[in-house]
Amino acid sequence: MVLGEVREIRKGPWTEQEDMQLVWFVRLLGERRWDFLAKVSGLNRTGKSCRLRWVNYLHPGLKHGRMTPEEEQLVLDLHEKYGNRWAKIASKLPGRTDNEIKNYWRTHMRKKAQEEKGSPSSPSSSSMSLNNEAQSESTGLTDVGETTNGYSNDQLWQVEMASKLGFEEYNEVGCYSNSMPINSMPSPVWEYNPEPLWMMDDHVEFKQEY
DNA sequence: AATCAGGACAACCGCTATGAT
DNA sequence: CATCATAGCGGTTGTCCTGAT
Repeated sequence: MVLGEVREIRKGPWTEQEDMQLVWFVRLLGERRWDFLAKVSGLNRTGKSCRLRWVNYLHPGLKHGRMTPEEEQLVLDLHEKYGNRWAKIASKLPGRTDNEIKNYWRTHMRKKAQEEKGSPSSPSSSSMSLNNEAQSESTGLTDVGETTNGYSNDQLWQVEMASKLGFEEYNEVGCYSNSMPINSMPSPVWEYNPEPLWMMDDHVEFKQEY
């Protein structure tokens, strides 16, 4: 990257290459200072975009694929309890993101609304008005903890990601081993920092702001 | 086989909360 | 205490995929 070069911020879908870069740099720098990470990684993305990609797609331990009936029920129950506080709801569903739940709810409720069209319409200014769809009295929130069925997709995905990213290992708690093929990485950061970057912590700062 | 509609998902935008200086 | 930067959240939009016609 040439200093002074105008870098236009990329938007839209992420490429595999970008994903690999992002995952690697998040492992190095941690899940914070996204603007900084976006800069040093060489990704022409905003920090915000990087964070979103990580949180919603690349984060280890995320489940991918359809929700299980248990999860669906839990979302209904939790929405009744918390309303549109998707982050709160997501915190009760390990491996699911607020975005995912939000999307699910949206389509789910739209379908419900269509099915029940004709019933007295409630105020439509907010999706909260759809609350009356979830008429189930609190069914006793089961502690999802580790629901064990239906995760094979996720595991497959994790293996796929690990192989995509060139990691040799992917352990059960979602930690990649430090075997990223860094020589293949296009980012300039490698030239700057021959030191083991994964040792860096909050209080360690890059001096190389470019 | 072509097309259309709806569903599912990914990503962006704007706003707010929080922490650092 | 005020200001600024960053992170996080919720709403919305865009795109791709799949099943129905």
